[in-house]
Amino acid sequence: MARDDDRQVYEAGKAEPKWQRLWTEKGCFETGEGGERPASDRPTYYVLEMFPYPSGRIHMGHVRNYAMGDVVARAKSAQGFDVLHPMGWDAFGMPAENAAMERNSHPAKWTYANIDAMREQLKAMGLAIDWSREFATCDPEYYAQQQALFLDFLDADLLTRKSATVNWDPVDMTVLANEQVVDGRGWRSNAPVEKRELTQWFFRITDFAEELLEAIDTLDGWPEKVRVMQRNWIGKSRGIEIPFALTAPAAGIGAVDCYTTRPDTLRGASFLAISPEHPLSIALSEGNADIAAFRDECRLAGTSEEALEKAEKRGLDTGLSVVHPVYPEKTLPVWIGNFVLMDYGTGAVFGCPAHDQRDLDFARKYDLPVVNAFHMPGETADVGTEALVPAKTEEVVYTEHFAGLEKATSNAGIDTTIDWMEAKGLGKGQVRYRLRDWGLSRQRYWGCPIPVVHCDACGIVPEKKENLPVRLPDDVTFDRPGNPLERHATWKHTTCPACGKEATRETDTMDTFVDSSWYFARFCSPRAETPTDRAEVDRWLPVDQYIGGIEHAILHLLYSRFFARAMAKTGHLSPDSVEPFRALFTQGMVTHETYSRKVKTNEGVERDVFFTPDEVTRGEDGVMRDAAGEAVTVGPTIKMSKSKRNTIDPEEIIARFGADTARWFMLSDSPPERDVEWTEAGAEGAARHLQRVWRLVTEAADKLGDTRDPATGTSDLRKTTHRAIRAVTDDIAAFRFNKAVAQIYGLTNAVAGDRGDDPAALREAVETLILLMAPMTPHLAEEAWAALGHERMVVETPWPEADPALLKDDRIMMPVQVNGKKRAEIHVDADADKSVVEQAALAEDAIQKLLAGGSPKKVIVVPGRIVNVVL
RNA sequence: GCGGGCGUAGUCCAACGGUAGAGACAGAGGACUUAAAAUCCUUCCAGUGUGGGUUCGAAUCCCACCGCCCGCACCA
Repeated sequence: MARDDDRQVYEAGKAEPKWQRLWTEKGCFETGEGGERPASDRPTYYVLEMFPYPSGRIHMGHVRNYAMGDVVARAKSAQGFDVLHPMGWDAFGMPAENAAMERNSHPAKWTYANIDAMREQLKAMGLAIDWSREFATCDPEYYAQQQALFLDFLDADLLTRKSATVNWDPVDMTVLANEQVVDGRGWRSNAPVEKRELTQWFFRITDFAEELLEAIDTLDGWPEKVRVMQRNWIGKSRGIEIPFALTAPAAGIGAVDCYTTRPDTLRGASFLAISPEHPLSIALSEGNADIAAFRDECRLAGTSEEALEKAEKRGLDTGLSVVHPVYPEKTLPVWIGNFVLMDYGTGAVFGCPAHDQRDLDFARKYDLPVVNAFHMPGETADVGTEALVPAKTEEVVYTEHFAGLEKATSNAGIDTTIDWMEAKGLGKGQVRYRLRDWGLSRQRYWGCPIPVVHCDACGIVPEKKENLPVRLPDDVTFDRPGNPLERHATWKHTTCPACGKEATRETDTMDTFVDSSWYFARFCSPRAETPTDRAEVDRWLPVDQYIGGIEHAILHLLYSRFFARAMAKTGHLSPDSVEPFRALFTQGMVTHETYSRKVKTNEGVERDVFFTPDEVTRGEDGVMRDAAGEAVTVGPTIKMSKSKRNTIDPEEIIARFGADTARWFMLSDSPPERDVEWTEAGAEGAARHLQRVWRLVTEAADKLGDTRDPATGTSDLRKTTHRAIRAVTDDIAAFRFNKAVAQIYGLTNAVAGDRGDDPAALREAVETLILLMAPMTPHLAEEAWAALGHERMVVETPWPEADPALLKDDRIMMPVQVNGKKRAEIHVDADADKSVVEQAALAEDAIQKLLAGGSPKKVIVVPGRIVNVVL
């Protein structure tokens, strides 16, 4: 039997490619740049999602991230902004080299193939992206400009070369990042990692520590969480450096400098602890087998978090002693402590057991004195097994008027002591930061070559700008570990840009974080012959809305903030753009249930075998089973990951339901900053809603015919429509996409329930519904818009405006409470006087009964909200 | 240890200090159907982690505790 409702099924598979093609043909999302198209006089809006690493396929996290950015881009565009919404590829990095090794191929080949595949996947999402600005950071055109920036930074003293300790993998013959060292071994080679001193390039980010810290206060469009993380990372501390003179110089060292933030506890100092890597420890170990052995032990101990947690606080008495700077009659023993870090402070601390738990544990263990520096007011008890560590804002009584102190907060005590000690020449007040300079040298091939030359005669010589880019050679092999640039037959042999003699190129490449520290600026003029075009960056930057994962809360964002400052210093950016991201939104992860079963291996060890969502089905009894019918355990809902096999492939979802469904579901229910759980039922529900909207539209289109009369009157449907406009507009602006979605459901229900007696109002409602949905489900919106008889596309249609007159009611219901409990309802004019409302409330039977003839103590009328009668 | 966040129907989530319910998922019943799917209609379900406090009124503000998540951390 032929079905007559065939047209009521919305076929995303047909509609989506069609509209994507039409958008592209019309260049709907291309943003004018300089000469290509005249810059519009509309206000600009730059929305950017963190660009992806081209791993090969997009994942659901990308879908969520880019769906959010697309909602913002499309809504802002409809609201009259000239929107810049670009996309590119963070394309350098190790996975490409690993893939090249595995396949005996070339990183570029793998990377560009991945980019092609992922571009198609992103295009299938129907994103409003200006693809004409696309670039990959591995494009020579991009890294040439990055090299130019490097040279300008070098010239402006924003870079330095110094020796640093790095993790060295002796098998892969490369430097490893801390994250790549697992339990002291290289994550790939599994070889024990060595510490090596290498001369490396550093960005002088620490010169900006104070500025980067202070400016955090201005980032009011950022999540508080990220601001706190950045503050902590910079880690400003104020303290004092105090030299402790050795009673007898040893190994040519006369004093040990200690840095402390708590000089007010100096009276309680009872020992000095120095790092095993401290110069004094090293010097002493030369002639002392015990010390040498202790140092070796410390070096071998794990540095993982877990190892540190469990590691015992151990020490070794050097036999040396120092003079207490404030009480010269006292001497303190010098210990080597395994808990003292060489790379924080001076690598030496004084131990104050009375007011530091770790020091107390150490003192008890090695039977060192415990001397109090202060006690709580009214108490004099000595410290037992717990150190006395009050909040710095609490008042304490300092012992023996140390530094002239008596009763003061520790904060005040610290200030006073620093001044007092400085005046006496006992130490020097200091501000320190935890932030370290950013080492950017990587002994890798697939990165941006550092454009300098090593010349025997001239030293380090920057490459000339006209010789840029220093290109990566194509003819490299990955059949051996190590850096192919190092062993390439000819690449590194060049001539000195200064003297013209034979010289060698730097074979290190840049950290990939460099690539992502300025790409947002490059998008403003991606083909410029200089890193930026000042007119363009001044027009677009700072980025109005940046969206990405919380995992980049520290490094990427901090580096970008540094880069913007460095680029401003070198004239590539306006000083007004030193904060590159006006607003930041960090979206939550996409999670899914896990499915597993315990399996015994041949060795008899139990381990979990995981199943993908495709491999399991829920039986009628509610039990999950694999293809063979065996039950599997439904595990916790966690971030989608390959190892737990709980991933859903966006491409399959788009093929099955369409991109709009995937987008809609991603934006529904969960607030965008929280994790969202992908469920089959949820996806089906989203698809059902889109079908319902399509059905309503096609039904309405029949009913409405060619009506073009503007809607008039104040019917409930019109009020619902205009309230939805207000709410959705506000919710999108505030990143409450889940609420915007809920509002749209409400409007949909209103349209579905309408009897159609006012065709103009119904048309207004349906058209509004489509326009409000358009940022989230753009294809369905276009298809529906066309079905309603429009010739202009939705992307060319302005955002609907709410009529203020329809946002308020004439008569409203107000609940009446008695002592905070609801007892009655009254209906009054919306603008009724308080006294009128009060009269009406008190006149209610239920209220009269409770009053029982008496009069209320108080009547509180909150206009438009509630009446509370207090008895 | 320090810091940040979150606890509301079976689930995901709403609720300027003002009637705990906008919305979705799931469930139940019904209509349509030979039946099912789809669709439509109706409907059940919590007093807001716990204990105090402030207030006319607290999910919301304050304090303490419990639980979960995240970040940093031998940081001197």
